Amino acid sequence: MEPAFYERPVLEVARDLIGCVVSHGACSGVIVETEAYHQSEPACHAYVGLTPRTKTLFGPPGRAYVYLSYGLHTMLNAVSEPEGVGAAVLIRALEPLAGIEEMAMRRAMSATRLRDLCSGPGKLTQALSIELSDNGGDLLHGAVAITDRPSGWKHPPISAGRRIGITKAPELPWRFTVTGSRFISAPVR
DNA sequence: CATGGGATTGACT
DNA sequence: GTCAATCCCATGC
Repeated sequence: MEPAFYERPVLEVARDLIGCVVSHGACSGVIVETEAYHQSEPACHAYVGLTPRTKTLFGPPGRAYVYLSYGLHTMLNAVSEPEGVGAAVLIRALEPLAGIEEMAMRRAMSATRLRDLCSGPGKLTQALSIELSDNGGDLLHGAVAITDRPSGWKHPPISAGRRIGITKAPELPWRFTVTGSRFISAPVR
């Protein structure tokens, strides 16, 4: 992964992040679901312009944009497009790869199914222990990192569909999933 | 300074 | 299927 990877149209980055690996400490997983957000559409936090909250979004690409949702869950995004453009890719689901016991303990469900560990944006940040303090971190060299696809994940088939859980601009097909993956948060429709 | 809305999840009817 | 938990932050007075 190189810095230029993120300095591209957010839809391309969202599609290309499928199959890449998110890691934090000993825990990691393969990205199987993403969503793109861009300042030009109202579902994106950057739509309101540059504020304290959106500062990271408008900053240099390749950084983590982490925010709190519903007062409970943190969401992990990869800032994309050139600096000055507010855009990011929401990481929505992982297929667990390593540190599975640790992730299961954090999820307080060690006896439950593997597919429930990281099958949602709030679930995977809990499993990987990603917090608000990780906001702004470098995804290429930081503690929370995204690296290239492992062998065997070279060309996963990808489906596109509508984004989940938003009320604004719901019609845009900006959600990407590994076709047929059992580790995604919800079926594509 | 007060208010209200979420890019969600898990528990419950 | 419904619904509460919980808090940051954008907005408006």
